[in-house]
Order: sequence, then structure tokens, then C-alpha cells
Amino acid sequence: MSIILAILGFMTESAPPTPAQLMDQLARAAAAYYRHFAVASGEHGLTLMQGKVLGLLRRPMPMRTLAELLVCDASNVTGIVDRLQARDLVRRETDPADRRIKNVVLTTEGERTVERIRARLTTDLTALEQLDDEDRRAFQRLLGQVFP
Amino acid sequence: MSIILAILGFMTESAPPTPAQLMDQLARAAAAYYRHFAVASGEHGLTLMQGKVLGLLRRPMPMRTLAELLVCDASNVTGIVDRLQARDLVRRETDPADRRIKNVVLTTEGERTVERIRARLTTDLTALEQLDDEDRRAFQRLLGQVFP
DNA sequence: TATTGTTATACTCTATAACTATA
DNA sequence: TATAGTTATAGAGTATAACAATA
Repeated sequence: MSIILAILGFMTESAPPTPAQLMDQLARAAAAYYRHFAVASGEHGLTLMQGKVLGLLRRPMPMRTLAELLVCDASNVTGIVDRLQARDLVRRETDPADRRIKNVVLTTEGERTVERIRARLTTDLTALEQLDDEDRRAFQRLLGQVFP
Repeated sequence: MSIILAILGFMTESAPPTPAQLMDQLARAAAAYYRHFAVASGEHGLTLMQGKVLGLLRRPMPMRTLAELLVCDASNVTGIVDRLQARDLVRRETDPADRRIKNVVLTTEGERTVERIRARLTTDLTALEQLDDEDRRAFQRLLGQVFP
């Protein structure tokens, strides 16, 4: 490689970020993600947690499973689901196979709400849709590598 | 390009993720980041919020600034800083130039604690350190693009 | 008057422990 | 006995409104 090209390469290539710098950027990104999510949920009078639960209910699941996915004690889920149910966004259905289990199901209104929250998030993170195929693959790989 | 190579390329190259799939992965990554952060803070008897405040105090700053960075009402910061101060992790210093302002400062013990939290996070996200220069650059660029 | 920080209040999220209904 | 869910409780985060001190 010629000296000229080496110098050009040196000038255009920025120094790679340190792991500490990436950690900082991850912190900002995570905060930004939840800020968007909280705003989108708030537009429907929902808290971040309530929005999270709606988002998890792509299919009905037991209270216990919700607690595991939210990484919180099962007793908390009772209150969160209570408040969602009071607004007719979800309902509890006793499992016929094991009457101890209550499956939480999105109502039609709940489905509509989660749809709107997702749409709003998509609008906010427009940059995600503007990535080309190569960038999407790279982003997927890197996220999967750091958060396996 | 020969048909053989085209087929090989088709077989090895996975389909790029959709924006919706990336959104899902971002949600998981953000949740995982805060899970790690909450665990690291919890090891010092701190909540996620208290850990966040310590992490922000690289330099002293007014309560008001903290509220802006945390994206919460200023009244909340009073309680959070109260609890950190009760444990001698921070102290309030009235600004001599404007006596309305109280600057929050890390104590030596606070510095030690935030150091340990960061160290633990680094241990947890080892994958971050194992990325090569190219991947670090790409990750930085992509994060910056999606969360400007 | 405007701004910084605090207090009071009400609601939500959180973990722990004790309880019930079911298996 | 073991598991799923609830209740009771106490502590922490949250927004709103009203307030004191300072500019």
C-alpha cells in the first residue's frame, strides 16, 4: 500500500471506541429506548410496566410466566394485571387443564392499544427502518453477541 | 457471478432482520442492560435509580440537572439524593455563585461504589471487550444512528 | 417575577411473608 | 407436599401542586 493511501486511511478512519465508551453509549441507548416506550405508553394513560405487559402478551400466558419475563416477584403481577383488567385491556382466564393457572389474555381493546404503542415506537425509531440490509444484519449480530 | 456462487451466497447469507425484529431485539437488549445494572447496584444495597444517579455524577451537578438527565420531575430527585446522602455516598453543596442551587457531589465512598458498579458491569458485558476494532466502530455508528 | 429546591399527597412498582386454592 | 395466585405490608419511584429561599 502506498504511503499516500496509508495516510488517507489513517485520516479517514476514526479511532475505534473503547469498551467503556461503548458501555456509556449502551446506557444512553437503553435509556432512550425506555424513554420512547414510556412516552408511547403514557399516551394511552399507561405506565411503562403496564405497556411492557401488553407488549409481552402476543399470546396468552400465566401470571407466573409474566413475572419471569418481567424479572419481578409474582405478587407484583397481580396488581399490574388488576389495573390493566380494570381498564378492559386484558382478562384472566382460568386454565381448564390446571385450575391453579390463570392465563392473561389481551382483549380487543388491548390489542388495539398495543398496536398503537408499537406504531408510535416505529415512528420514533425511524432510523431503524432506514438501515440497509447489511447494517440490519450487523446490528442484529452485534446485539446478539453483547446480549446473548 | 456463477450460478453456483449465487446459490452458495443465497445459502450462507441469512435474510436480514426486519425493523420489527430489530425493535424486539432492542427491547430485549435494553431490558438485559438494566437487569445487569440493577444487579450490580443491588450488590451495594442500591436501587436502579440510585445507581443511575451515582453513575451520572462524574462531575458535581445541580439537582435540577439530575432531574433533566433522569427525565423525571425535580421533586423526585430530593428523595433519591436524600437516601444516597443518608448513606454518605453523596453530599449537597450550596453553589456560592447562586445560593438557590445545590450541587450534588460524590463522596469518596460514593466514588468507590460507582467504580465497583462499573467494574461489575464490565465483567458482565465481557462480549463488549471481545469485539474487534471494526465491530466496535460499527456498533458505535449503529447505536448513534438509531439513538441520536 | 422567575427559578431552585423542598414538602405534601396520591398512585404505582417492588420484595417479603403469609395465605388460598389446586395439584 | 408443592405450585399458582392473592393479600398485606413497607419502602421506593412517580407526577402534581403548593411552598420557601434566592435571583
